[in-house]
Amino acid sequence: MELRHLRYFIAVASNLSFSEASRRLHVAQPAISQTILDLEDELAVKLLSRNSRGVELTAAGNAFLAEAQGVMVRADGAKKAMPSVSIRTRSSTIRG
Amino acid sequence: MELRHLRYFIAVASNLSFSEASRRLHVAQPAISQTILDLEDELAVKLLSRNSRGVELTAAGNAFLAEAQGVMVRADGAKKAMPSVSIRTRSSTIRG
DNA sequence: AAATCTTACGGGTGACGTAACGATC
DNA sequence: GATCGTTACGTCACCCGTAAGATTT
Repeated sequence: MELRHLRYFIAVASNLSFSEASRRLHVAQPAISQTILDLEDELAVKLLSRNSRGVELTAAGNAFLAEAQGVMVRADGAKKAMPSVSIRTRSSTIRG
Repeated sequence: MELRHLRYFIAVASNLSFSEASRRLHVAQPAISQTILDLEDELAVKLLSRNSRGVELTAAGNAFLAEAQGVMVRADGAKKAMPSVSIRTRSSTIRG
């Protein structure tokens, strides 16, 4: 499991749609689909139920979504915690 | 940034040694080294100072270690939170 | 010379995009 | 027929291992 799996899953789960997630992530649908399948395979749990009317979260999927979001928040926090390169101007400090 | 980067960094930081991390992870040293360099590059921060007498954590590296460990704990928690295949016996439920 | 990290390089796996398929409306 | 997800497949990137280099003790 890598953060990529969580990113893709969160995008799909948040939009309840593979195609919408594909657009948001700028990644082709089959890649998203495959990644989610791989994730479900690794966890040995069905996270989504693919109905005719789009996608629904299973109970496990709902639980995992919360967990995954927690992981991503912390991962983002880890990056943010790093002192990025500071560009000092005459009057201010711009972080970038 | 992927969990792989954090796993490798944590291993190096915990042992203050690339070679020891290599042994623990069963991954060749150059792969570890490259991954850490990539991570430092992405974060735009030096995490380790490679001295003659092994490796030391920079201030940023020390901070990032704590953050990275937090991420890994949550990532593990996410997996653990999933109902793995349950084997029901007469008196108990064994998760495997 | 031994130990350690980095740089160089080649190969195999896998992540991705395109295309084709199946299903539902 | 349009939309959505999956399967099939070829390609390119990248992760890793081996080898060589640089530095320190």
